[in-house]
Amino acid sequence: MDNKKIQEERMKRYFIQATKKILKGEGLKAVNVRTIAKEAGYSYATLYNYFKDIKDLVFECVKDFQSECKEIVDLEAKGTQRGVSRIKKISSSFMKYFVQYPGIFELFYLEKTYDLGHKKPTINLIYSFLDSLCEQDWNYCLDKKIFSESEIEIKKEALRNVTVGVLLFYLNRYNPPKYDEFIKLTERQINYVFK
Amino acid sequence: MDNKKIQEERMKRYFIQATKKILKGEGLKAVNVRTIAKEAGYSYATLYNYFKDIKDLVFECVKDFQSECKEIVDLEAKGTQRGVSRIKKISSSFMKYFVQYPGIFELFYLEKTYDLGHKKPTINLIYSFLDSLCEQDWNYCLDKKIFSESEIEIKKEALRNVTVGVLLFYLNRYNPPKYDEFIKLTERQINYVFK
DNA sequence: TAAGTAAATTAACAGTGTTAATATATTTAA
DNA sequence: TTAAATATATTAACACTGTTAATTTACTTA
Repeated sequence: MDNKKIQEERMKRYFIQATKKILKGEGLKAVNVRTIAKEAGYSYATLYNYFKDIKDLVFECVKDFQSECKEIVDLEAKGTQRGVSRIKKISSSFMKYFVQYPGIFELFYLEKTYDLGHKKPTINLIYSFLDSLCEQDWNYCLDKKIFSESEIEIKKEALRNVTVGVLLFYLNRYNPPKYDEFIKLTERQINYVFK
Repeated sequence: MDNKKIQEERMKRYFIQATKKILKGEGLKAVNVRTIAKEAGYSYATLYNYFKDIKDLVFECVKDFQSECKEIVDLEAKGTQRGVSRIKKISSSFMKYFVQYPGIFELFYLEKTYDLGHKKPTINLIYSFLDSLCEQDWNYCLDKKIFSESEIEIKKEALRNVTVGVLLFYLNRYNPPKYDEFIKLTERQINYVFK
């Protein structure tokens, strides 16, 4: 029964597509089994034939959003010279993606995950996402001996924390209150990681 | 009618005390109008005579927790020499407070705040909390010309972001997975802000 | 084509936040 | 001091959410 598998995957995709649409549009607060099912064109109970619970479904969107974000970031960073400059460019582009879609930021970093066991891979994907976006350039820095391995480790960590930290305050705590201040802060803080 | 005011404040305090207890114990997920009211010894509807909604009540706890946190941090940092060393000490102590009470971290940084207008002061209190804990020492650094004003500004920002960033990953995304790794990461990242 | 299986839907329940209707205290004025 | 007026608290009820159970519909296959 390979058809069964194909059909099941298709159904899952309908629900995932619906969830993604709502998440990007009205945000996480608008995501619930009934709105998703309606958007997907099914009854809300049908959803439970394909997903353990709604968190499960919602976290299944992560990979897609990461792909989308990566595409945008790669496009935006294209042309920037390899190494530190491009890491900076990627980082600020990465942040702008979440400013454009605050619901996706919530999903990646704020949404609770009782039942860790099953979602551990997704959680790790989220944790290392920025690193993976910059991978090439970190390797470049290592090859060219711009930074040592341990320096890179520290800078990766710092970048991870600073990007998400700034976003958290901006998107969830309205600080700084204006977008252009947010941009300045972002530039300043990303630069500070490298000096 | 000054009695009215006193009595009203007293009632508010009962509910706030109850909320704090639950928040520190079972965490934010266990906080709801019915558990709070039960703990306070009133019916859940009574709560609405004193608070606009449950978010309002929950955010009223912030000040108390900040006081408590400050006490603990001050005690722990006492004896550490003024300036950078003490800023580091305060920062890691600040972080440990939230590790001890993850529910309070959620309240401070993760909890959503529709109706910004009314809660703006609390939100700002949260934003500048670490700065205020370190205020003396930042001033010391400025007086002794250890850092310039603009350097201090950048370092304050960096510290704010790195502390909350590390906590977010540790408490909400289980990374690093072990406490001792978290501690090492914390030390490393706080130090990195100052070099 | 009818029986058996799979899938989807409707109904129902439990846990939230919130408001309305009702009951109980308390205060005030005759 | 007591009856009316006011303030406060409680119970009932509703809306919204996640989830499961019962039922119906669709599909497969003998």
